[in-house]
Amino acid sequence: MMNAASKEFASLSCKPQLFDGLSEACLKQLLSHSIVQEHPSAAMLVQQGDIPQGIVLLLAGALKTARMNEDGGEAIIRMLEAGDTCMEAVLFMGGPSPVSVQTLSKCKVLLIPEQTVKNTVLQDARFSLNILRIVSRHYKNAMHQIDAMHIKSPVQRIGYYFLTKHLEAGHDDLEFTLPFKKQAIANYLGMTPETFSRALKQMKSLGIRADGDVIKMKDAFALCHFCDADTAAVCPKHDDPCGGCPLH
Amino acid sequence: MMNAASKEFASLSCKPQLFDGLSEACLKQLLSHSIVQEHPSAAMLVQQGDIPQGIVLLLAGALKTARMNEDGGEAIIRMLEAGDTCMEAVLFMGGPSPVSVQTLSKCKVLLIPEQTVKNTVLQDARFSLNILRIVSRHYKNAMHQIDAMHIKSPVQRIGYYFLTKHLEAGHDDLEFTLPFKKQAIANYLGMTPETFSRALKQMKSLGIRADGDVIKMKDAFALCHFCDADTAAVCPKHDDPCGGCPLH
DNA sequence: CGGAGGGTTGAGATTCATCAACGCGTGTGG
DNA sequence: CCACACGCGTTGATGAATCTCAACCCTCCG
Repeated sequence: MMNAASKEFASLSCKPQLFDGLSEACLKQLLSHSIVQEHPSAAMLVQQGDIPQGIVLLLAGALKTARMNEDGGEAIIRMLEAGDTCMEAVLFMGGPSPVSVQTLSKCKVLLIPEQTVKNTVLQDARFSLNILRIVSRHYKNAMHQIDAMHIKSPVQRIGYYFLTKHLEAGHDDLEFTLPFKKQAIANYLGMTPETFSRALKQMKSLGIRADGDVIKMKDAFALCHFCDADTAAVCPKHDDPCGGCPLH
Repeated sequence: MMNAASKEFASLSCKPQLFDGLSEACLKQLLSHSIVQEHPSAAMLVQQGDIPQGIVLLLAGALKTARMNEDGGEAIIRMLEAGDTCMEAVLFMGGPSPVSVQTLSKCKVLLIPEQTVKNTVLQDARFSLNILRIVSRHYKNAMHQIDAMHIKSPVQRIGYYFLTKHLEAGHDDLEFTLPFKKQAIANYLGMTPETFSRALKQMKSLGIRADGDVIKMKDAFALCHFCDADTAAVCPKHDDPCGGCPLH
């Protein structure tokens, strides 16, 4: 006997890190309390200042978490694709949510209620560890964002973003598709769409061409310019002397 | 029978959140495996790219975590005072450390080795929860930094920083002392020392005067200009109509 | 006394955001 | 089927804001 949440989960292609290594019983427990929701594009799932309801697991579509101020400015903190989660950290901050969550397209999400999460954390060390790892990864990402805005030029920021996408996609492919609208990526990287566009042109001379939404690289080392010490560690070409890489 | 770590801990004035609500046994277990270290000013405890050794609990002094690039630029991610911890998140990221840790003054620290932490996390749900809360708080802070650099002016960034210090200090005091050198704070806020200095002058017109290292406010609402929705929730004056606060 | 480091101030250069216009593809309603 | 509006991305001109460089003052300390 499966409920809606279990069914949705079974049909999900990628395994969310949130559920890594969980026992059947634990997984069933989580899913049985969860709710599947569908949302149109540009829907607000959470408003900055709201009391968080639970963890949001994105089943399909794209969404962003962002902070906004009174006069309409917004800073995108994260952009999620299917399989990603958000609001885990917020649950453990206490207090209202410091971010809004908004869909970037039609979305299907799984909502795991706060109480279920908090109960499970206390019972299941593995679940607890998964959340800890996820939050840590988010934090690491945030550190990269901070440092990028301090000490990197727009070109470098985009380059580093491309590098991570390239590594995610599987490093052997010489092209990949931007998972979000350029606008959103630009904001995420702390610049205007105009600056983003102009920076892309500059990158042609580095062997990186943008053709609409697909980014094409001249060779596998084109992005090595943008590597840094802790990213190099996860790079499969790590040990090779990678052409332009300043680390070699 | 107490080891050095236990003794140090006993003499510590503030209770680190890391140890909140732990059983005697658990605490003893942690401390018995930990090491007390002393470091001079400007010492590198961890280099970006190093394999993390364990959690660092600052017993006395000040230190920073930062990311640096090849050409000497650095972005300060956090600045710690006595009782703060760092490297918890890094342990659970996997891979080398994305940040360096460097002392800002003579420091005494407690190092809790990686293995001890990881073992304890699996055994003690409360310890696990403490770490999760700490990392979540760091993450929240990081989100504030990101959004500040996107959409806030230098004056606003400093104002928000002062506001948090003011709330930490106890909101009833109309002055407080900067816990770090202005240089460091400036970098932490993503600006140069010059810009920091100039911004301070602008703030005089808002009733905020800087006299060396001490910041003096004309009235208790001077900093309300810089409040935002999720900070207001922890503000003790939250319910009052606070003069200049744009939220009221 | 002299040097070093931190902080402030000023002038100039650079960079990025802003504003405005345009091209293009898409969807929609007449 | 066409006209039109709309969203997205691009390009250009302009201006403001911040960084950079340089000089200076101050305190602290040998």
